[in-house]
Amino acid sequence: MNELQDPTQRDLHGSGAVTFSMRSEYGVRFMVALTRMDHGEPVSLTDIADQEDLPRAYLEQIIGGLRDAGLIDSQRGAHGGYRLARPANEVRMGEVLRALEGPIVPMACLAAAGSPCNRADNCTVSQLWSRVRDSVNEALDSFTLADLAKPSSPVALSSSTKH
Amino acid sequence: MNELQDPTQRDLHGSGAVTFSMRSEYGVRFMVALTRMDHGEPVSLTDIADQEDLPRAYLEQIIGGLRDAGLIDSQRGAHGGYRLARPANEVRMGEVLRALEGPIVPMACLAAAGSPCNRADNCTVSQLWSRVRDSVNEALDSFTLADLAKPSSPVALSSSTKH
DNA sequence: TCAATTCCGACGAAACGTGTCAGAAATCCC
DNA sequence: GGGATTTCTGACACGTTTCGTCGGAATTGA
Repeated sequence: MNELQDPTQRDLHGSGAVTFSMRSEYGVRFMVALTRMDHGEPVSLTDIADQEDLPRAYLEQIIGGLRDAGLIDSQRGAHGGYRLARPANEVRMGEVLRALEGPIVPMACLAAAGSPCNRADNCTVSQLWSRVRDSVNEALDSFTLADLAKPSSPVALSSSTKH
Repeated sequence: MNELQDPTQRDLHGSGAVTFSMRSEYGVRFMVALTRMDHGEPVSLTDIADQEDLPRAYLEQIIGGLRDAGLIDSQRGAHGGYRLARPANEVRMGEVLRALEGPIVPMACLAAAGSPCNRADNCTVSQLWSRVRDSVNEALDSFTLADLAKPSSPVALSSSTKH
């Protein structure tokens, strides 16, 4: 229903790396939609799922991470729903993505805090992965939620001095 | 044999995103090892796999992409093996990774050349993904193969003027 | 001719991503 | 209190991808 798979696009061996999952896509769109729809009362998940055309039950599951990270507040019961826990311009997208996906780390090698690889001696390669990791995190943190919630203006970043 | 899985490390929901696969890890280590071992005659896959302790048959399969991309030359038959097709300091790691993984794209949204999303209208979110994509590619291209093949020096980058 | 080596396709097992579902718990309103 | 609404939680199912093995064909040097 959704996978066109253009035959001219050679399917090398899977094609597509360093990807965020649908989880991230949905989670980010949830946050943006919530920012736009938040006007005091909590916004229900159904409203957001309808608005953004997202699978509601799946979204429900994804949102847990955002709540646990303290990015959104929830209220149960009738007329319940979600609210941003902080103003949108104080929420860096890096926080959102890390809440959704866990630590952003391009190679298992870097996951264990203490020891990089077991081949620590001359593993110059880990320099490459850590540079990538830092770049991704910087890129994510250069956006705030407010930046993405603005209707359409080309690329007005808010408060990043660099880059 | 390799997954310790420290129980204190809460397994949020899979933990680890934006990751390169083993394919990349192995492929990069192959290239680095080849750079170090290349002294005129072709180096056999078995030698490299032994040296780097990589699964040989799997590596064989991975290398196809590197050959097709013109990064390495191969010679079949007895005393055959692989050689770098170009000097190591002229090979950007971005080329290597793209040869291994296909285009580096953080979200399916950006994969199709023409249309970004089907929700093209107000999809401000795609700005985020494309910034990340550019950052990753820049980070990868800021290293050459020669940088990684040097024994150990901290972080001496060669020919990147920026950053 | 024989041994070494790359090349290629098929196969299998395990992990992961993407959802669905049912039901429990909380909250509001009458 | 009772019923409607909504979040919360865990289990499950299904397809795809990753990781790797295997066997054999093609190529080359001695």
